[in-house]
Amino acid sequence: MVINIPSISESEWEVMNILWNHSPLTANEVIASLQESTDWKPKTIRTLLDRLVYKNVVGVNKDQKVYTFYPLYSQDECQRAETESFVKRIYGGALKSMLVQFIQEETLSDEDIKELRSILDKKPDEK
Amino acid sequence: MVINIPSISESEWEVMNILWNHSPLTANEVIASLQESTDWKPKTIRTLLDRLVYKNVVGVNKDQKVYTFYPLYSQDECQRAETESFVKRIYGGALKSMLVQFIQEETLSDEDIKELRSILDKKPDEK
DNA sequence: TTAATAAGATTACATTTGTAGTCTGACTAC
DNA sequence: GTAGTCAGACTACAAATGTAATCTTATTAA
Repeated sequence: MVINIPSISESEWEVMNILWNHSPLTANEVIASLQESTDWKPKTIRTLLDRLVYKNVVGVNKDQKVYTFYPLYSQDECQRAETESFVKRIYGGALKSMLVQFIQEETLSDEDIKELRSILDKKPDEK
Repeated sequence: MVINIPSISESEWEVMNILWNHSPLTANEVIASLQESTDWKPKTIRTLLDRLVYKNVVGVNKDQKVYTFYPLYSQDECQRAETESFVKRIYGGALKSMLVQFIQEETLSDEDIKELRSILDKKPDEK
């Protein structure tokens, strides 16, 4: 079954990344964490959190006085969903085109390449 | 130098894909082409075209009575730019994570894998 | 006990995007 | 020459997003 994950905006992804890294967290913890990488005001981050809750992408623990927040989907799920729609839009669905383009870039270290090759080598027999 | 390409929205990408496929095209040609894959009204498509022109992503030929439109950036440039920001947001910049995740998917054929491997094999020496 | 504080709830407002519709002026078929 | 048509210009309007500020209420420090 294909889960339908609500759409997560660019800024909201930053918040999700924090929560996937560690959760549950209070709003203040999320704010503290994001203040290292962004210059968003606390209220802004709080709004993003609230919207994620409203969208049912993040859950809230209201047991304690100060709420804590946690993701309702795994990072992996969300990455896959997002990447699928991305690849469709940008590469006409041809995942391979994208891989080819990016393997040819400078971005990968020799280590990375070694690892990728070993993954590829294992691949065809798995069917 | 890193070119800064204006941001292209999801619907606008559909239009760009048409123009990269073949250009220059009149608005009506773009409309005809998109009407096969979408159910957008002609005026909607025209608006998208106009916005792309406004954003300086598409150029216009006003020599003839009926304008023709053409991309101002190559598909490759745009794909790279978009993918870079995408990978940063979704995979924290770790292109490799994404590659690993998708190489492990079912989505690739044996042929694809063979091709990817041959690209990887050529890679490390190029430095 | 009273005033400051802090968390959560509510409200705000501009920009971008999706999705068109109306207005205008030139050309075209009678 | 007059009415319809069509391209382009301009206008519209709701939802999503970015980016917060204000209001309310409970707790805390003096």
